[in-house]
Amino acid sequence: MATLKDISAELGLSVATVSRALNGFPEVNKKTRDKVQQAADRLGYRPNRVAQRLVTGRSGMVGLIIKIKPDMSADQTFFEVITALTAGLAARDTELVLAVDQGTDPVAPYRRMIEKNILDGFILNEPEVNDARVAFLLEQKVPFILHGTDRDDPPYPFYRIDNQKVASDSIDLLARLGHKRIALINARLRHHFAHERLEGFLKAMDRHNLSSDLVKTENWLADDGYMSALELLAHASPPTAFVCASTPIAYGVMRAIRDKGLRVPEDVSVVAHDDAMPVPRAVTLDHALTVTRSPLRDACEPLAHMLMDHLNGKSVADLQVTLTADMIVRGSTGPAPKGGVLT
Amino acid sequence: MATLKDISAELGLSVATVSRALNGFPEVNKKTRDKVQQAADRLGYRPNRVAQRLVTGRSGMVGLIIKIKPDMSADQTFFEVITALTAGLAARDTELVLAVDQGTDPVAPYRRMIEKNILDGFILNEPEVNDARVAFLLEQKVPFILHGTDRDDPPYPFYRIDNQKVASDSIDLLARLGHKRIALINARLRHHFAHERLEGFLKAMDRHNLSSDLVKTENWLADDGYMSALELLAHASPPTAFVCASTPIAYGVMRAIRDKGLRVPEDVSVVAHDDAMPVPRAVTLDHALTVTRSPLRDACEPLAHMLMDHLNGKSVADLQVTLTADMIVRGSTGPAPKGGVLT
DNA sequence: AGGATTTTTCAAAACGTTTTAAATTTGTAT
DNA sequence: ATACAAATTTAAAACGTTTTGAAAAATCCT
Repeated sequence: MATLKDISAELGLSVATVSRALNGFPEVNKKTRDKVQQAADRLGYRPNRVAQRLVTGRSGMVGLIIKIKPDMSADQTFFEVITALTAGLAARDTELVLAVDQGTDPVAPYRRMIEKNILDGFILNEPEVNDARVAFLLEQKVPFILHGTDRDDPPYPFYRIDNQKVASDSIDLLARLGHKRIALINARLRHHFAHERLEGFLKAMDRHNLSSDLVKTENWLADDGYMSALELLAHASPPTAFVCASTPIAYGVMRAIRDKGLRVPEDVSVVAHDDAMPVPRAVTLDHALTVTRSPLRDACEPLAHMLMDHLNGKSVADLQVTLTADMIVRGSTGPAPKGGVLT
Repeated sequence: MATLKDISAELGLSVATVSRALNGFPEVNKKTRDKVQQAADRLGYRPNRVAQRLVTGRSGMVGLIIKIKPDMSADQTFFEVITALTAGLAARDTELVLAVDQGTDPVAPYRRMIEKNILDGFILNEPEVNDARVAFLLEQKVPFILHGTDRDDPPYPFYRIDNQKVASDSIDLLARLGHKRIALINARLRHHFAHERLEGFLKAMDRHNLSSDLVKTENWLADDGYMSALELLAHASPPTAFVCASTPIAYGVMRAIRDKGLRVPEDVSVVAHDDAMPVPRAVTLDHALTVTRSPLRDACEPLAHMLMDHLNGKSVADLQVTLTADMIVRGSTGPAPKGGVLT
């Protein structure tokens, strides 16, 4: 493998000049630069990343530690995330190193990687409230970027959506359609975003002078939505609309509604937040579901770039991005039923 | 971050001695070694991997390029594979760098990674016959290890199972049970292992003086097995036993058998090869299925170690491992029916 | 032409480690 | 003590880059 020295020997130039020529420094003569570039091409020169990294103090690798579910099942969106992430990082000449978190201590794999002393930073996702990993990385002063947040005024770089607005937009839409009894099936409160959604929900309901008594906290999947919806529909004054934390929950809710002999959207409206948008579901049922939408994969390239900017010393304040989710109105929402569902 | 120089300054020793002490060289005095170790602990010394790698010429990273299916769906066993692979590599102080192959040219992502000049080698899986990636890596003289093989006498390190034996063991079992009409539902012949299975099947059938006219080549999933089985069962002299390339195929086959009003194993026996053994399936249906078994994940740690051995110069001949799959007889196989299925 | 700039190139240091070859210390046998 | 071998330690080179500070070359101005 050709090195800078080879090129410099070939051309009778110093290594320093060759290095500068190839790295586009302005103070090198056009003629020289061309000669160097040509020689580099001819000799098939590829910079030795390891040497570069030794002198720059960077490893050129960032870590992603994936949490594996007990059943070892693959997350629907995992490949999408990986694809976008590696693409974004590659553009910044950085590799993604994967590690697996199987244990009970969420911090352990981070500690292991840090001790190996080989990563420039981490990408974290799915933060819990006051996330232990976040606390650890802050304490260790290891750079990272978070998809989402784990507290209200985070002192670290993040990329997230405005979850209060996700909730309040949904409420606003439903209220405009005349709904009075609106239920929230929220995610588990260990997720920080669930707190934000709840807050947005409560504020918006208040603003519309509606009662926020139909709130449930549930797991992520269809069965969870199904069970919750059944309970809520059994209420003396049942909801005419559901705001759901996830699309699977929404499908469960719709099944429950159907099972109760009711129709969507004539009798009951359903809104969900959709952060996944996996291909198969999109073509089958999604067309029917009104959602606030912010695909996970869209977050990945910005995440990669922001982490790199962070490593390059960009100030944290400039690396705190909050996006607004799109509101996509489809067939699962309609005007509130005239006399209430059960009349 | 403390360096060797810091320790050497602290103790008034040379950097070389400190390095040797920490790396367990025999020629360093016990007393010195202890002092050094102690100082290293006290200062929280961690070797700078990048510097190590510069001098050893290794990057300490190997690549795994994952092929993503058009629907972005996650492979059932992906996480198992990743988990075992990272564990095996970590034991050899090596990281797994992930890249994604989305394009049409299977070689492109490998070329990209090689040009980046950052990986010590690759782990390849799911080889096709005369795999283009294999040819490319051989030509580029980039070290790799293959899970499986792509040709008959491979000049590279591999870890595989004896696929001829997988087929012939299945036939032997069924022949012992008195089956005469045995069908093979093989995988697509672009997979090299499918050729090996076919060869094993033909030889074994020959050995038992049975006719090999019931052979189909199919995709991997339940529906494929279902369709093939229906066709085969419509034969004038239908099979009393099926040998299936995968467990999903086997489930499709069993469904077809049931739909024809036949029972497993009284009327028809089913054997499959199981390389996945995902948790959920194991508890539901697997107990019933007789299989030749060689879980994918069991291959991962050996793969990691063999690649590292390869990088360390171990001869290729010592890195060509062929295992025998286990034969696990369960409820889906039984004696051949007395007078044939249709009498 | 000669001094003052400006542009371009260079030698050397630095990054943190491993390893080679040589030097020093220690031990042993005369 | 002396010579010789063995055990231990050392200085220095090497890995391939970037970067600093200085030198050389080219250009400009009178």
